[in-house]
Amino acid sequence: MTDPAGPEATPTPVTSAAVARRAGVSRATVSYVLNGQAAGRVGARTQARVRAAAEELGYVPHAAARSLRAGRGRIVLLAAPADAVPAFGPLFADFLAGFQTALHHLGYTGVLHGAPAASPLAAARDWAELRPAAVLALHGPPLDAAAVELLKRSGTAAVLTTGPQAPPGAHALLLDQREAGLRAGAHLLAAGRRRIGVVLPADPRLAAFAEPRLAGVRDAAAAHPGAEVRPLVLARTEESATRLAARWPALGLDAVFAYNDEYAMLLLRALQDAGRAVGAAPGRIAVVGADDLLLARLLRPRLTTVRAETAAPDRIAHLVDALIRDPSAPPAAHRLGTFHLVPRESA
Amino acid sequence: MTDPAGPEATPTPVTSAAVARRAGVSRATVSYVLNGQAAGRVGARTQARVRAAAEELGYVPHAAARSLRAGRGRIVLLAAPADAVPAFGPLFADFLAGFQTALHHLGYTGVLHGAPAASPLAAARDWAELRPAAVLALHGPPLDAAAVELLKRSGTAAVLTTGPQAPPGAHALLLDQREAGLRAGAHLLAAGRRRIGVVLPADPRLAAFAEPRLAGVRDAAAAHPGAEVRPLVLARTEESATRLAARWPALGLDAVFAYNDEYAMLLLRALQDAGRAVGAAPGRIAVVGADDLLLARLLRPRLTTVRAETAAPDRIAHLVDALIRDPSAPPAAHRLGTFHLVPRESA
DNA sequence: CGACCGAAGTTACACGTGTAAGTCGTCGAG
DNA sequence: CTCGACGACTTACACGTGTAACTTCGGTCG
Repeated sequence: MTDPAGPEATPTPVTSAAVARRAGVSRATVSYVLNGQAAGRVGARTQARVRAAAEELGYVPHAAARSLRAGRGRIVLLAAPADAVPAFGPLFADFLAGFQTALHHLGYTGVLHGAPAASPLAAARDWAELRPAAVLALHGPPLDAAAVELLKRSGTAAVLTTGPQAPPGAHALLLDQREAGLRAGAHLLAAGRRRIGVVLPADPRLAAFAEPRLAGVRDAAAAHPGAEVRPLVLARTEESATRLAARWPALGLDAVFAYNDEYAMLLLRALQDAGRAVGAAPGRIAVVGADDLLLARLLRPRLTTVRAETAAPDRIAHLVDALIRDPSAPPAAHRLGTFHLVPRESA
Repeated sequence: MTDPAGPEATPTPVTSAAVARRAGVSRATVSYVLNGQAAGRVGARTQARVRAAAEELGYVPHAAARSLRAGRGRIVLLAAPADAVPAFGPLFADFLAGFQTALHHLGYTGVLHGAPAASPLAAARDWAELRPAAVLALHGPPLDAAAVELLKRSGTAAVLTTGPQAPPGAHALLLDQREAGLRAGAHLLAAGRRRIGVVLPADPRLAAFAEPRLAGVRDAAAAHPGAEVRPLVLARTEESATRLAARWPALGLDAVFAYNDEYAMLLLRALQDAGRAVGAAPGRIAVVGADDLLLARLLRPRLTTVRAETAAPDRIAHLVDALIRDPSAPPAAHRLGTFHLVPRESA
């Protein structure tokens, strides 16, 4: 477009050498100028000439060459195995957008990789090919020690993991799911409920999130003599919800905490279809969901839910940056956020 | 872990040279063996030795070095600007998972990049740094000719774009949104409806999807004398839906096609709250959604919706592969899938 | 017996970048 | 006038790969 040699005449790649030729300087000078290391090395006029040449040619540095030279690149890899897809949602999308933006401002390229792998080690191998500065393993099968070691040996400065337990050498990003259960349980118990069902998704890939939530409800119940907690398994289908609702009389529960607003909605609807009343009033079944999705406000009764107040994505990005700059920092657990209850009509 | 020199004693990176030393061969031999070019060049015993050495050392090729040498890498970049996040959803997550898996089997690394950019050209520059084999621009502001040219000059073999119009030089991945409107409109008209509202999201970033859907309804209506189509703007909030429902009597519509199941749900709920009956029966307001989300089945009445039958992600992956192998293929539009109607209770 | 050939490897270069170390005037101080 | 210091660059090397071109060597054929 701004190419003076004509539109089709230049299949030659635009390298820093091309910029150097055009500006009439050496390649090293170009590198110094374009990386801001020119103070006291290159004169102002020359700098301007280099910048102009780069602009005119549409020069883009070759990230591969750069990371080859530097040993590691400026890529931050967000690894979320395709297996863990159910975890995607509006919350995750928002997080992703904010995080990548923040990384971009810090000079990194945040990138999401979702291909599934046969084993943690195989996954680590795939990731290591890109020689990322940091790897943030979001969900899926936890990394093991061997995987972390492989990443570190291939130059990854920081390995972070979500979930309660991080393998040796990796940092943990902690969003204590127990707290979600704790908040929901406390709310229900304060309202006088004593026989609480906890809906767990049938999908085993979500167990890592669901189990601690159940444990949290149990913790809350421990303080109340006579309180009882009952796990209930539910698949993400209408049929499964209908079956569970049919069993309801035998269960004798007066409250439920569902894994998710979606699961809450499934069960709530099935209970209503089976002729049982849902709501906060005594005698009705109290239902609490989680994640505060849009649909929670559209249900009738409106869904009481537990919501994560996540740390701003920027803060996580800065944390990652700090860990990259100081790779020797001892692995630690970093708290990601807290849960609180959003009371509405259903409990 | 399998490192004989001890756990902490090897900060030295594992390169193909290390593998070569260990196997007692030259580096070139390692390269030939590990890339499957060894037929007729390297003996079986030597191949086995090389493979064993690579395994023991945990060798991972350096993608940067590889793409430096090859001119371009094996990365396929899925560009979905953070601005376009509302487009994320279960559908997109499923697509992403399948697509990345398929690419993985073809030897590519599919990667999602979501950082926003000031301009198409700036975005292209960010992407070009990674020297991807192909770029698949999913949503957001359309690429312009300059951006495509920059990518191609930096070695990108194929540039694909969703949406109706692709800039010169780029291939178009076409999911004709008009068809969604066409199907919904035809269904409503066949049921005798003549005054059809079309809900458009207030978010301007979704206009690229919404406008063609509206056009589709108009096309359907053109065949029916007396049919009228009325665009309605709705934000993704309860308040907005309530306001729209309040205006309903003045509008005098007997049917609605909503941009999305979520928007349909918002409006449906607001209409019900305002005391208006929704359903397929004459006299009720007919509502058709889109995308067939889980919530469509959980609403009462159950939501009639339009669903995209997308081409399998594998097929798209293979298309991308073909375009990378033959970069000279003239830009064309590739049809991605078709829409069909899922009749339920609301229309 | 010499020429030729194929198998089995090896040598050597290129890819684009960052940066330490070197060069070459010029200017100021002694 | 000499010498060192300094500004403004350039030279040269390293990073880890892939692959074309070359070597070496045992065997075959004319």
